[in-house]
Amino acid sequence: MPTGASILHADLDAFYASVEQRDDPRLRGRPVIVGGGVVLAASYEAKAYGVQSAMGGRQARRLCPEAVVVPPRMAAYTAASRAVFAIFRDTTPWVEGLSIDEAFLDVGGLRRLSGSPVQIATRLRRMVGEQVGLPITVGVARTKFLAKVASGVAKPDGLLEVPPDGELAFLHPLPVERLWGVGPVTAAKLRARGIHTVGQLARLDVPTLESLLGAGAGGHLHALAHHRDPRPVQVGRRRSSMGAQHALGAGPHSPADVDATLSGLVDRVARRLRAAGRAGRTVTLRLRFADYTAATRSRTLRRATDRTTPLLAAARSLLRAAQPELARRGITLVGVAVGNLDDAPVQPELPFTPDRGVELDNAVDAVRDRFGAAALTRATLLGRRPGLEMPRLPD
DNA sequence: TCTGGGGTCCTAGGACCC
DNA sequence: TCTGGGGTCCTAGGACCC
Repeated sequence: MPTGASILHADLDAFYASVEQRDDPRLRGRPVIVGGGVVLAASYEAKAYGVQSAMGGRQARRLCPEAVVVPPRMAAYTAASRAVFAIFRDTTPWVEGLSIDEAFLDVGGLRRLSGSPVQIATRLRRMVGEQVGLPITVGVARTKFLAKVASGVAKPDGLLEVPPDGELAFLHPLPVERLWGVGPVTAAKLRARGIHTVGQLARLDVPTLESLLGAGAGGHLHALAHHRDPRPVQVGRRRSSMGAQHALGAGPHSPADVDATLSGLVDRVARRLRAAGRAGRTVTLRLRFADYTAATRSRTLRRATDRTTPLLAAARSLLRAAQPELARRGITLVGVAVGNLDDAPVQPELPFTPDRGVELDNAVDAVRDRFGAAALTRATLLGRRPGLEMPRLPD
């Protein structure tokens, strides 16, 4: 385990909303919501009214009627993310991206070259502010887990170091919800036992926790509460799945409607795979029934592919098999994900591959590259609205 | 509180192989 | 006819995060 507090967790504040405020001065100081049907990001002015990301748009507007609602501009967020990650990698080669707007940085061993971790974090925050124009919070600690908790406590626009000799003193007064991995379900179980703080959690023995939360989660949480969970910063992590989904209204929805939506989703995912140079073996159909319970059906192909045709065939056969259940229970969401991702196989030169599927995919991709994603649409999808996309790990 | 759209990780059972 | 143990892969569900 590292001895000094040399892991940074750097996390852009209200990322999409901050980009909007940066690019439109009229939005500064005002509550801003990015997204329409669902809140993708809320500025801190909007959060003060209780608006949270992932909240339904209607509820958000009820909480904060004066909020300015702007549609997402993914290209702007991607560009800002690239600029910030360039600064991360300028700081240290040991960068583990977690999502479009946060990363772990290991700055151990840079002391003589760059100064103490807190000095490095201070400089990092200044550079992101000056060069990209965005606020960013940094947590500094001995482990990734604690650095992440620290940045959460320090937000927004903050810097917080947890010194190695002050870890439990920092951790134990915190509410259990602050722990990375404790969500609503676990928090409710703990609350029911009168456990509200990390300190109370730490006093429970492992068997008690395991009986409450299951063998794996119980032991893991015990380790977290005592801060015994070192994990190294992993450079060059790549995404392991890629998917798209679409919520359907209450319905009813004909099998043809659902199939058309699924085709559009597979189109999108396959195109993103090809753009990223990835290919996948496992096709997962994601379903949500009328009662909002979820289910998945998956199938693993013999070889990884980035081709629309085989991916669509697999997705369709899963949907066909689920049709009787859908007829019975109704459907409110359909999605598809491609997992088991690998680098895309190298395509042989065109003259040697009279493969109509490859040629069609390439032609469709080329048209969309030049004229935009909406330039070509499946006939069955005409009149439907495309959904939103949110990139995560770098491809 | 009526419900997005992206993801990751963990668990558990069954098939299959040695 | 019954009997071990271990490892990997596949499938499905669920919790959690942004």
